[in-house]
Amino acid sequence: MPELPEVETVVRGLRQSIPGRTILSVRLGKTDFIDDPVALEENLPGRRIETIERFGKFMLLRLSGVDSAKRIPDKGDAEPASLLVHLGMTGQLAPSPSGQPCGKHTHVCLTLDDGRELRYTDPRRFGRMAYLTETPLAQELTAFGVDPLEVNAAEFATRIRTRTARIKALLLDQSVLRGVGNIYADESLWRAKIHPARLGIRLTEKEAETLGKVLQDILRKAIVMRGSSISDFLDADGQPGEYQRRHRAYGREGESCYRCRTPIRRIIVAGRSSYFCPKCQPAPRRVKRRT
DNA sequence: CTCGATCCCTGGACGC
DNA sequence: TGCGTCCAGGGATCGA
Repeated sequence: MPELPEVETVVRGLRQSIPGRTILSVRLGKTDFIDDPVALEENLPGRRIETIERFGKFMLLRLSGVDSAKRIPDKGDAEPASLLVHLGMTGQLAPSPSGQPCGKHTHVCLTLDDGRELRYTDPRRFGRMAYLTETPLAQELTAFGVDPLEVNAAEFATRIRTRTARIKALLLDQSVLRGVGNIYADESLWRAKIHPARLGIRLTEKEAETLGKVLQDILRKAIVMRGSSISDFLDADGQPGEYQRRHRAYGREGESCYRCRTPIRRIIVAGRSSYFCPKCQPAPRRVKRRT
């Protein structure tokens, strides 16, 4: 559920007080969502969190090398590294005063040099965490497409209109665009009046341009409103977002379209629930015939 | 290349 | 009250 605006909200919150802090120790609970748990335990202590960035739906905590006085010879810990964090469906990353008891689903606790702990909590453990040095990180990031807030209209249109997959699948495909998930895909398709099952290659230039524009507009507004809290999203301060109040399609099955009053429908496209207005977003002709 | 199916996981909704 | 069942969903993976 945390998509680009929610992750951006968390990142902005963490930036208030986390950069500059040094990690003193690591405690782990369940580790099945961590690439290499031992690498976290061995490599995080002694490193300072320099900056926090968002990359698509990922958070990137940039870490310093270990101080020269505390380095272990031949360990290579002088090199900078990063902690990659994906919140999955239900992940939260937030600082808390140490001494507070950990919840049942808190699986990573990083004690900081100011007495707080940076905690990762994730009931469903659909998230991901990985300690990565520069080269593997760079490698990892090449698999992703452009940031929808940075891409220009022409490139967006090209990426969409050269593909035969359905537009909904393309919006969700992180190798095409990084950061868009189910909510903002449906919201932008509703705004652009495009049916989720349309093929990318069948979109007109005008439609692709509109879609790119409304997607950016929606993402920007959602960031201002601190994201959508539809189930349990909370930012780094434990506050819910407000953008769910602005949803025009997502989660509104049976409710009337804000433009034309037709009941919103839900179908499965690309294996995901897709909410749309059957009147404003007319179905494509002659896609997917079965004989 | 694109598709659907399956799995991961747990809480919440719902039916009885 | 309590149990069983189903579903949500991002992403990886596999076979068609």
